[in-house]
Amino acid sequence: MENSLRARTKSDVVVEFREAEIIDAVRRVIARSGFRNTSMEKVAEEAGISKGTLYLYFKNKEDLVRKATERGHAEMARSIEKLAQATIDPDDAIATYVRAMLVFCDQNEILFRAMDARPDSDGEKSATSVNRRIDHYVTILERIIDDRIQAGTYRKVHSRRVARMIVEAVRGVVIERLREPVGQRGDVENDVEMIVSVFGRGMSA
Amino acid sequence: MENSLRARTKSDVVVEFREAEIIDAVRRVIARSGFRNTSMEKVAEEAGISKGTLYLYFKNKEDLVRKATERGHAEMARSIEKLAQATIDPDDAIATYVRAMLVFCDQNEILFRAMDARPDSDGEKSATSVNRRIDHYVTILERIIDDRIQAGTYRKVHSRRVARMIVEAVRGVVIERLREPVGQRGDVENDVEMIVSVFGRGMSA
Amino acid sequence: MENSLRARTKSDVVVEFREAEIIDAVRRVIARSGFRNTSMEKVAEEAGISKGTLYLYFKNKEDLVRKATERGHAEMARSIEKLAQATIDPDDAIATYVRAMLVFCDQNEILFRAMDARPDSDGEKSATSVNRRIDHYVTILERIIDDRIQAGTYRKVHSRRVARMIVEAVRGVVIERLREPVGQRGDVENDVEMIVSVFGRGMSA
Amino acid sequence: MENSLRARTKSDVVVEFREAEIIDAVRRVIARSGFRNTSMEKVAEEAGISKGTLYLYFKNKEDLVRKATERGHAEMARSIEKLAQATIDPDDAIATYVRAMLVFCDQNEILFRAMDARPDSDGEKSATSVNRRIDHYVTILERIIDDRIQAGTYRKVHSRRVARMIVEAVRGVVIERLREPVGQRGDVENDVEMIVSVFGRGMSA
DNA sequence: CATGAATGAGCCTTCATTCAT
DNA sequence: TATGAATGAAGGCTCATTCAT
Repeated sequence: MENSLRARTKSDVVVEFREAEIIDAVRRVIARSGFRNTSMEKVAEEAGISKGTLYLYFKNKEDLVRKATERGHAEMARSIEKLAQATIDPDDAIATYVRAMLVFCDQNEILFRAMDARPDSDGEKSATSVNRRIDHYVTILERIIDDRIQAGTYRKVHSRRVARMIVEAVRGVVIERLREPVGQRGDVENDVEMIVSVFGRGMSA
Repeated sequence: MENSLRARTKSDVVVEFREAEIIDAVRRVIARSGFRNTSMEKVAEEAGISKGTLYLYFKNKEDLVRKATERGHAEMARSIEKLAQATIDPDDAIATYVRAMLVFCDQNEILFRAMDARPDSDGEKSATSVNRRIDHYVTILERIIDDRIQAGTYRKVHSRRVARMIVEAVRGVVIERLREPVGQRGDVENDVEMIVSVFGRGMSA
Repeated sequence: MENSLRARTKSDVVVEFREAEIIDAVRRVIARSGFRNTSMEKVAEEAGISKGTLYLYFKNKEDLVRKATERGHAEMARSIEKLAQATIDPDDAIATYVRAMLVFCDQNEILFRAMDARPDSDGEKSATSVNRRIDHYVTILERIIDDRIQAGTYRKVHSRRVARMIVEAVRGVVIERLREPVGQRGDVENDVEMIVSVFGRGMSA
Repeated sequence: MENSLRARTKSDVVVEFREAEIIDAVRRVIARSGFRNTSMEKVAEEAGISKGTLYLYFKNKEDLVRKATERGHAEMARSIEKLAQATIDPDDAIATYVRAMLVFCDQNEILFRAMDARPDSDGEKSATSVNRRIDHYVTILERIIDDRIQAGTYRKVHSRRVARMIVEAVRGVVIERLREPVGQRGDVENDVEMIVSVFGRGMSA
């Protein structure tokens, strides 16, 4: 029984490792070629395995791409949450989130590019999954803003919209940063300070 | 000669008309189905012509899609410029642009959706074309901001980044607006006021 | 309008011709290689067209194969019916059908082989379509036998089973005939006479 | 040496046992899903072993399927031969064979279905193997008929063809029987009697 | 002996593009 | 100019087969 348990665990580890390897490959391919030009062939080549093997770990292409982007968002969420929990001062709440997003994108340029590409909405389905994730950050910020409004720190603004504005503004700053050579990007902290100060003053009572 | 000239001219008109018709069709298809599911077949059907005819007016699919989105941006630019030129007061410059963008997107939902869908960058090429257009607005806003900084109205901020933030923030607001039923979207002016006031205060000296 | 009608008709003729060409090709491939080894590639090659063209005339492989076998049975049915209607004497009814089947198979060896190959029943579905067709002949013979029983010419036998036996016996004779070199097959009429006499005596009152 | 011999023998038994297990599994899968949907995966699962193990006992899929159907025929042959040897009266020879075939198919519905499906002749090879087996029964019946013709019991008929007709007729009756619910199939003996009487009278001098 | 992960050839299908009419 | 039938490259997916463990 212990044997069986250990075997199971070992197998699980291998499976997880393979999945992670493949997902990393997908991200690189998407970041390099875009969704449209991401073929199973390319992914297999990038992962250093054969096409058929992909289907041992993922049901089909949709499944693979969805899991890759979802895992990307999950990683970002975890990273952000981790940073955010270290902060208690509500005055720094927004700064914390902005900083977390910025740092994460800075350090995961490939991942950001992969997530920023829209999975070519076939009408709705796949796009929804990505949007739902982004909405998550919007909602978190929305709540923070609401709190500050009730606390009297912020004036009465349409919190949902401002929250969305912040997320998109951060996205915009990331785009600008990624265009600059790494050496000239300047300290992340400067951009954090700028975003926070603009929105902070913008909403202050 | 005059004859030939007139014929030429007439022919040109017809060509432009056909191109415009096709481009409209492309936009509708993209807005409805996303880039991935936009086939030449669908476009031809939507335009009420045959597949082969598309190739008389556009070199290939990439050319067609690129021109469709570029023309979209051109239209937006023209529309915005038109609105912007009516304004002289520098205090209202940003408000004018924000309002123009918002109004335009509100009234051209299909075009916005088509332009917002990312053309599945095949690495870099096509995406660049879209980004270059967006950059145009960023640059305009950047100059306005620079002017106000020099005028002492705004404090010293990284004008390029804030300009980008504004553009992306507007995009965010449009996304939120388009999610709401048309009747409940609220007056555009409210959103304009909100965006302008947030960024205005945010940058005020 | 006449024009449009004529154009339509002409196009229809072309389409029908192409479909028939392709269906002939499918039959040859099935007869030669069996269902399992009948690929769209082989069919296209046999028909002298490209793979993609097949999909202009048939929805997919299943559609193509189904129509090919169904049309085969329809042809056989038409041919048999034609021969059968020329006969009025009820004493010759069975002989007529047997002769018709035998002659048809003799002259359409490829079609017979194609139809005799079993469509790789995916459990039930596709096989049903073929079996239903064969059942048709069984049912016709069943009625003839019932008539003769009531007329007192035949003794009381399980008409359905005997009808099935006759159809399968004919199939058996066809198989034997097709194994012999064409020159040595002997006159069809001899085989007809033999089958009819065996079953005629076998059922006689 | 004795040791080696004993080991060898024991090993042989195991091998045969495994082969039989696998062949049984193949039959069940074929009967359930048809040839087309019979994959090595399914067979392995049905046999409760791994895919790779199949290749320890059979060279490849073709070999496996061929042996499975051949063994099916061998079983039927053995069963028939057993019944036939109990009969001495030449008048009952045909009845004995017909009864044996019918009883065997009745009791081995799965096997019959597996054998009746055509193994998708890849040109000729595999089909031949099946046909050769069926030919065996035809040949036996052919000899019986020849004997009876020489004995003056039967009139002069084309013995080969009639033998084939009988085999196929039996097949037809089996098909009809298998379509009926088990409870309503009627006694096998009735069908035996019917077939024998039809062909007996049909060939009587 | 047994396993099952890995492979890759081969299949079906789609779709941008061409060209004869 | 306009058409749409034809093409064929390319993509997603399956499955018989192999091989390291």
